[in-house]
Amino acid sequence: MKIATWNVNSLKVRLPHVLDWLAATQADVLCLQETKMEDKVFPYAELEAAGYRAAHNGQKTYNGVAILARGKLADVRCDIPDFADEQRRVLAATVDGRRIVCAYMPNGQAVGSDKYEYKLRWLAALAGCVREELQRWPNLALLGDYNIAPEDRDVHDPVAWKDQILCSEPERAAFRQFLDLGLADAFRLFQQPQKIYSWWDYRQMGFRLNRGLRIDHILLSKPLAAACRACVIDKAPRKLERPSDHAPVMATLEA
DNA sequence: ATGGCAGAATCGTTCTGA
Repeated sequence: MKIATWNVNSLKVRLPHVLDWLAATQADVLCLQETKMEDKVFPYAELEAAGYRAAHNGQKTYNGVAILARGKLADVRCDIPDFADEQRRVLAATVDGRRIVCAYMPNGQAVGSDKYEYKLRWLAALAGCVREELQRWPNLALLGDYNIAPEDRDVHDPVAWKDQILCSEPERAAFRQFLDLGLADAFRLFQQPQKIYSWWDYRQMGFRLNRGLRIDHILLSKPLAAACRACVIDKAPRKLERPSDHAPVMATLEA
């Protein structure tokens, strides 16, 4: 089973890339972030024609998350329970007995800002939610745009980014609280080349110069980590015309 | 100190992203 995550930065614009990528990779599950659309315009028919069922938790203009799957989606849940939030950032579903949690974590804008405080509160609330989900579904994957580069090796220029948004120590501590729940970063289960990132700024030739950050992640509970055979970031869609600024991340699970 | 690029809505210009 291949499970993946991709911040598409508008599904309306990126649907052709998504359909091409699904056809090329034959992914079984794809979590999307930043669909930026309401549920009523979500392209269910186009995805179904490609062989994928879908659940969507959307809103206009900002945020919006979806789970696409070749199998049935059961126990679909939106948002974080008991956390008041206008922003549609979380969607969970069970596919073939595996709990898939799709999250678009807040950006935070700048360290110390109101949005930064929201980000940290939001991350703590999600961790509580994931802890509860794990009790019911030990086979769990938390996939998404974390908006956190966990370590300096996930940053093209750690000196310039030191203590900046996406790299600050409180954000990294928030990332580690997911690891403390028993989850493992699928990418780091394997030897990886240096300077592998999942996001590059559109500006100043960020992609061509590989000035990127690894902020999109797949975290796996212990049984799924034991079943994980590979985890890769696919840069190919980032080279297309009108790309998302993020690349998809995909993990291969046995059976 | 600010903008660079991209997408969306309010179709100018502004907000947001990371």
